[in-house]
Amino acid sequence: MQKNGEPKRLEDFAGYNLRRASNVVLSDFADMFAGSGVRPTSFSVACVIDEQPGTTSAEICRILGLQRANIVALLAELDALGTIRRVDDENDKRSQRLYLTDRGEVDLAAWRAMAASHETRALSRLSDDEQAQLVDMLRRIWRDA
Amino acid sequence: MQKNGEPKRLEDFAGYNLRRASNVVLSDFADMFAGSGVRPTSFSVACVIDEQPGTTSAEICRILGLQRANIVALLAELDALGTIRRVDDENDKRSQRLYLTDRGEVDLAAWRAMAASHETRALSRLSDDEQAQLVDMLRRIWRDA
DNA sequence: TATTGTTATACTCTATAACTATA
DNA sequence: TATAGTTATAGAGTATAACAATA
Repeated sequence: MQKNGEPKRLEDFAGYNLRRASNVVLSDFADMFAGSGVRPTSFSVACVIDEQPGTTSAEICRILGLQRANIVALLAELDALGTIRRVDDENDKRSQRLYLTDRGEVDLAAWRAMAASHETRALSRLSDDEQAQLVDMLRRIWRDA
Repeated sequence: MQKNGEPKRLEDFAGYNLRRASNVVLSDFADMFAGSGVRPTSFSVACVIDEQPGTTSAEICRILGLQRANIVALLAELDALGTIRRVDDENDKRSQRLYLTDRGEVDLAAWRAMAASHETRALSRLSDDEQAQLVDMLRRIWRDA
């Protein structure tokens, strides 16, 4: 534990532990999804399209904190997997409305199950209550940061 | 909150929130240390050398989870900043013992204060108790993962 | 002027392979 | 054989600048 007045040790810095935990969990995600062509961020993008059918890439970027330039490859990957389809917007010809395909809905359900299994493994040292507390605290850190 | 039996929403995944929180905190660290030539990982390396004077680069890699190849540039940077010095090991001519210079001790004290200030800002939405809980949970996630 | 989707590009972080000197 | 330090290299993730089409 950290004592008053003393300089903080490295292992007591939240940022250090955040980075190491994030790297471990990302690595476990990569193991679980190896060979599937799905990355953490493309999984996130598919989730947003599922939760907000007809959304646009610009809107997804705002929700997920991505740069518009970086979502292009992610959408191309999901497109190549047959997960999503793009429909030109009639009212705003700059935009494409994004939807899951029938196959995409099946795939995403499987991916969600894989992600849930991965999290069970990665967070096995935390109780359910602790996991909920953790998510709540992390959310407060990055939201409106 | 997550209800039983329902598929988890993206925002309820710990991994997603971990990654976003880590990115926000890393970004705030980068802002705080902009122009200093200090990166999160080189700060970590300097901390380990301070806490374990005479340690080697291989040992630091084991402690911090770095690849041996990746610490070379970090040590070169700390060397160029005048923060550390390397002493050839008499008993094992493969190894270099690492120490902070006098200037390095002064610099690191300042960096620790900057990092503490950065964390206060990044974690301002969490109470002191919550911050301690967060660090404890993150540590359990990445240790022995 | 501002926004959408896009290309090109660059920088950081992390990973692997291979080399040498030494143990 | 194994380890320490190192080089080269490659892959992700993320960032900025700029463009054409459209609003």
